Amino acid sequence: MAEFIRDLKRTHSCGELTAKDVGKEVILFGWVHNRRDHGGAVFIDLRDRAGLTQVVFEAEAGREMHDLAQELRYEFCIGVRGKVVSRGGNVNPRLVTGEIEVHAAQLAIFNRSETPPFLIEDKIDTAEDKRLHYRYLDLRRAPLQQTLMKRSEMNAVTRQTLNRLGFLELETPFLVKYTPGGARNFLVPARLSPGKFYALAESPQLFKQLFMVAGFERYFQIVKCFRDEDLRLDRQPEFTQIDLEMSFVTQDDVFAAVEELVTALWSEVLGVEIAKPFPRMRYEQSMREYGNDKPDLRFGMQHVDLTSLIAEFKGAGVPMWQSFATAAPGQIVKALRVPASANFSRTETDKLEEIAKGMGARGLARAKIGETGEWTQSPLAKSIAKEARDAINAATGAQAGDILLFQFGKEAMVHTVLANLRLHLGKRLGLIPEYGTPDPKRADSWKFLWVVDPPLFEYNEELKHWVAAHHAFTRPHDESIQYLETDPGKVLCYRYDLVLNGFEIGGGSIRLHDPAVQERVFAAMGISPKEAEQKFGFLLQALRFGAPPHGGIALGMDRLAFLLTGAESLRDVIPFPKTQKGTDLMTDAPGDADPEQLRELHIAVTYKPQT
RNA sequence: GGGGUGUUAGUUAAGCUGGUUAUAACGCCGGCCUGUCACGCCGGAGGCCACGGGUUCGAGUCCCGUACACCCCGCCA
Repeated sequence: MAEFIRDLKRTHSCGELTAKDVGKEVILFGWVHNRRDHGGAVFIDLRDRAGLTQVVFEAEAGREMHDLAQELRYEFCIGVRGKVVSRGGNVNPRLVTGEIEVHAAQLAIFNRSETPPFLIEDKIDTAEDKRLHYRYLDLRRAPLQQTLMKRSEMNAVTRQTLNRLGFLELETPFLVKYTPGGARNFLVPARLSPGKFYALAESPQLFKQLFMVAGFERYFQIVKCFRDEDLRLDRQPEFTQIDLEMSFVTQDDVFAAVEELVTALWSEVLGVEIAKPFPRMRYEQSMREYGNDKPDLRFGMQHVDLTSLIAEFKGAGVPMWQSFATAAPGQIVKALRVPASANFSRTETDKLEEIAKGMGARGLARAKIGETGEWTQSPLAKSIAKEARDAINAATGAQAGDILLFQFGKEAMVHTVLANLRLHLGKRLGLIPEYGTPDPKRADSWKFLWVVDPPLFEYNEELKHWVAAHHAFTRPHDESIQYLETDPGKVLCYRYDLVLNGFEIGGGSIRLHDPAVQERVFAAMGISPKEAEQKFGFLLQALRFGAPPHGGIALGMDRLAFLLTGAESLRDVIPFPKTQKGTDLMTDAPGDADPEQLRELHIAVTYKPQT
């Protein structure tokens, strides 16, 4: 008899047979998704990556085959030869292939399966650590398969689009020299240079600039990056970027290229046409109204800055606000208005305070607005001056029944607390979903935004000097350069972040290619020319050999896929992700090193696990 | 480094103020069944209640600690 695979090749997938195929002899390979054994007839849903097809094994089609069919269980890997038959009145409308079924004439069990630890169903109801332990089974689920197939498509569209725009796909090394600053690097011992280490590249940043110096003009790469930092819902220790760099461009040119790419992804993978150009917002406005540089513009509830108002009223009579009677740098007062329609109970407001405290707040002062604008249920009510209260009501637009939430103190803390409270309230009030996009086919479900013109430096309290907010090679605005020596905090630059629905999906800059300005930038950070040479020598040297003006961006491919597919977690768009502690539950990485390996590397482990 | 939530059959969960033999559904095993597609029916097996201490006559339940997973702050910028 003809043997499957050797003689009998697969003719169709399990997702494509319809009424027009009735009468055909077909050969299908796949996994037993479900079985319904009626004694005389065994029904099997056969699954492959394309879908499900019902296969029927009837007693009269052959005793031997029917007996074998009764042995089938979940996840057996099988081959079937049979005839496509119309289901007549028994159509299953929930299956693409529901009009037909395959009446089997020949069955082979390629491999039996142990009872799987969880069922391979679309609906995920298994704890994530168990899914990760048996990731190869989890990846059999249709939603994950579809997500990864979309990701594959995204890769293809990225390559097509960027090729069309004249970008060259060039590779850069993973094993690189450690450069200080930025993310913590993973270290790799260099056996051939005893006692020395490579770093795993946290990004191809320096190398892509060298491609520009070399004259490639337009570079891109879909590339893994490695950062040894703590994980979050949207952060993995190894992740993928669409990295690109362009010569002879302004910021607007970079935006145009990226918008071309992103709209192509949404159009071709999702079938949604996103309007170009994307809106832009200045960094200053983003911080003021949303408390971070990645505002979710799907809903309002902006922060209201009351710092100058409180200073104007000399603290407004409120004891807690006396330190704000005069505006002090780095200290702010802000409010968030919860509309009356939220109908928040006391308990719920208390819960908000707990959330705030969890993020470093000392408390969460609040005020419920009464019919005549008076404040109730508020620790501020007794002491607040009436004029100040009315001014705050006016500034926040507070109406009767609304609740005002106040946060004051260090700017960074106030921003963190209120930015997260705003998102929490947005979800709680149903203005945005917990995750994903309820209506992904609608263009206005997608709020793309460029956040532009941020400061070049930020002041580091610990180091007591200015440090680069992005990296030291970002080009300042020409009109800002005059402040490099006198007021570094005022220097804005050509750095930009692309934000989608509250997630940063990309960031980049126009690079600084003028050695004279570069020197002044280093000086502002207290870095001497000699020191700069030590840290960034090869790049600085390269820039002195006729470097073209250039700039670029890196887009987070995992986050793009995460948002585009509406996944619940970044882990759902990565085939083999790590846990929050950076471990792999399937392979049990990281593991111990063999003493012999360590000897070869001249490494001694001094860590002693606590007992 | 810090805060929060969780951990009970293979899986998902229930188990109240501590009280006899820890429940259910799905899955698993055996039997019956030719039109099911969440197939159905009959029967059965399956548990160190995460781990270690403590309180108590008695702990799945209360307390402390540890581990692991997830979410957040710091970190990543």
